Amino acid sequence: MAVNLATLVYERLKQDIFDFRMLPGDRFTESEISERTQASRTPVREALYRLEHDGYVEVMFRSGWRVKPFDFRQFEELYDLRIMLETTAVRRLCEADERPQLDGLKKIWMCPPEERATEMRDMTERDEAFHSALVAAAGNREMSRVHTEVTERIRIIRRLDFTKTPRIETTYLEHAKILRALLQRRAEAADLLLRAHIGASKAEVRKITLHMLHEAREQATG
Amino acid sequence: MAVNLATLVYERLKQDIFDFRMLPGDRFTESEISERTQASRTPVREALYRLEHDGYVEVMFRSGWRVKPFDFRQFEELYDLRIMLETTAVRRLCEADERPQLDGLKKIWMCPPEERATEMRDMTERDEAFHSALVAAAGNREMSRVHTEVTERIRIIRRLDFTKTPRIETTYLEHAKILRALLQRRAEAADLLLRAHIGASKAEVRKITLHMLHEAREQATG
DNA sequence: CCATGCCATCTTGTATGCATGTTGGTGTAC
DNA sequence: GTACACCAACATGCATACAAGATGGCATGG
Repeated sequence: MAVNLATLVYERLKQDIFDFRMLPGDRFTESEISERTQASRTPVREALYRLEHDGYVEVMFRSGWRVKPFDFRQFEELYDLRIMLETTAVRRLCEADERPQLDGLKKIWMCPPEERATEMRDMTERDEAFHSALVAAAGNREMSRVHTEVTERIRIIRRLDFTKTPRIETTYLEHAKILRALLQRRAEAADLLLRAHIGASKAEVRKITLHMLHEAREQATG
Repeated sequence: MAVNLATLVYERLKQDIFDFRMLPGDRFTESEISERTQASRTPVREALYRLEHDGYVEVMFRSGWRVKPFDFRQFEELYDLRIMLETTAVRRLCEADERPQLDGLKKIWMCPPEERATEMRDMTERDEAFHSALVAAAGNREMSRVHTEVTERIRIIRRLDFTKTPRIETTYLEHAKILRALLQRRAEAADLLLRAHIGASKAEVRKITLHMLHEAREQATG
């Protein structure tokens, strides 16, 4: 993408939301953002409209903006959509003739324990990359595009999850299992494993409370 | 949505693209649109950025805009995505306990022949409504949202299809078949019927050539 | 005649001023 | 003390002026 202010502001604000510097429910104005980012209102507005389209913020007519409050039903629906996209991709991969993309995944997820990531930050990134790679390997760019959007939208709540439960070990095991099923073209097994794997994350989301949100804020601002 | 200029311009431009008043590949500038719509560049730009995000137009850095040329591979991928969304919805509907939304569809698509739509314009609308209703009935709003976007994106090419082949009769028959399978909870049958039904449209798209595009332009401008 | 470099013009990107509606606080009537 | 009306401050939506870079035509040199 071209380097323009609007995009920079967009990225920065999105990151602010992900890092809980801007908390769901927080109200703010275009002028505030304009001051913070040292940009005029025009690119700020463009960035905000993009964020609005993505579902992160909403504008209140002549009355300011606010970060969209968490909608737990929506997160459930996003998880369902993700499951649909990824299981479809995996089923297709099991039937595909050539699957060169799987080699890279094998190297990362079926590696000896000493090469594993240990930091939570690396882990979340690698985890997202794994799931994105599955969908991308299926070859439908539109599905990939939607999957990317869904993943981004879910990211904020997954971080609350991962800060609580140490899922590094299990994630490695489950990803390896899924890959094995994939390599052996056991479509039904891969589908079920993936479904269970994502379902576990989905279940975690149900436990997240507003209390955890406040804790996250303390960490971010303190 | 609130009544603001940007949205009006957005809707108008999208309709212009659907009606081939703006043809894929056509180049244009913000000032032109601004003059045509009697709005200033600010709301015009907002509308254009939305259309860009939707995939209808693209901006060339300091060098104007253009309507995105047809990408037939993309249409194929969008059709695949649609098939995935709708078959998933139908399978869920077959397993659902209560399905009150199906009554409305029955009334429209399993009606006596004299109540059928005869105009192509009505037909395309009803057809889209049928497929949207299937997805909506499954209850996942995110899937519905994506499905709506995909349907809109495909609409332009479907119109080229429908102008050529009189599918009114077959559409009624196939929709009725799908509904019957759905009502009798025959998931596998409903899936296959739906897949074949959408697949037929997808196959039509392959036949569309740039020649047909020019014919459509003649009709629109002449 | 052809190639190349320069410049006027045009385009988008950004900043800012104006229009119009919202809001919250204050003063007044009861 | 409470309720209500009014108003100043402030919000977004829109228009417009300015900045910086792309482009196409024309002049010039070969």
